[in-house]
Amino acid sequence: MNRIESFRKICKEQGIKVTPQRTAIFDALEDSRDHPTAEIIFQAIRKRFPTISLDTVYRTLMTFVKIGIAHVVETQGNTKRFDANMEIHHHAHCLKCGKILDFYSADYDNLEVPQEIRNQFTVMDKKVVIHGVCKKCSQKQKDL
Amino acid sequence: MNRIESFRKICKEQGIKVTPQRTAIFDALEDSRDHPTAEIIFQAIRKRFPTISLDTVYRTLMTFVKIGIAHVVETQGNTKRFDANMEIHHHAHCLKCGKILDFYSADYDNLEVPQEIRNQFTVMDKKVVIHGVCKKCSQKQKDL
DNA sequence: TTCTTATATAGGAATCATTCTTATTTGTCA
DNA sequence: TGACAAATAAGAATGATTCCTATATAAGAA
Repeated sequence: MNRIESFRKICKEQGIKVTPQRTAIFDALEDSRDHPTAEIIFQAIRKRFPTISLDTVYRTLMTFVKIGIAHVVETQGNTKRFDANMEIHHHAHCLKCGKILDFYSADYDNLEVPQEIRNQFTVMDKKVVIHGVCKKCSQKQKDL
Repeated sequence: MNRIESFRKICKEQGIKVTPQRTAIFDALEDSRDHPTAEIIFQAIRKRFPTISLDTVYRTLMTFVKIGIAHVVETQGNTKRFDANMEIHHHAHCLKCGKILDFYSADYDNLEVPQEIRNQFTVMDKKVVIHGVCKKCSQKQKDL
């Protein structure tokens, strides 16, 4: 079963319609592994769907989050970024350029959630975020 | 040395002026342990500074981040939230109401950053984020 | 296949968060 | 106390996101 077929299947299961726009947005999101904004997805899709609206892109991405095939990435910024990587993974953020790197770590995956939190929260997800400055950006700083 | 005195000291060290607005914003941020937005700080301060502008609050909070006495909290939302808790700590987020709970864990603090990341990033900070639904919100859901 | 209807979309307006511009004010230091 | 760089207020501008509404369409029924 290929990507599009499995997308159709999920939509059916979740009771939402399989529209060409949704299919294109899903496809664009899966293609980009760099946590794109709605605007970036919008621009990418516009080539094939000249009349698509930015609102549709936002609405659709949020629908994907709701049905569990995408995540909103946590950031310090004021622009939502989306992630189609649904495997358990962690993030390293560059504080200068905003690049977000996915990485995997069994140690991090296996962390116990403290009892104190389990008492107060129904835990859905747990993730380590590392902040720093990427190589490219520290190089730039040196060049000044 | 009390809170205000130590604030004056930090400002002097960092070469920024000690203004009544900055002092009030610092004070309001320290008082609120619930990761307030600029708007919330603005409203809190307005009572005593009727002419303060929202821009000043934003600018000042970002200045505090720059000089290392506040953090911008990572969220999925599109509103910046600020944190005056500079101790190493971790966050649990309620996905329904947006509440953010600070918690402490030596195990989490001591996590090793994978070599793969250390090769590519100058690591500044590392934090565990837990997503879930808080007690109050799961109770609400049951009540429906 | 065609019809029906609930759902989804486009387009533009509206809203919310944040930043910029500029004239004025004010800490700070000589 | 005066000078000046830095900071502030006010409102305009920008950017991101959501809302409104008329139209279009996917999907199940006939």
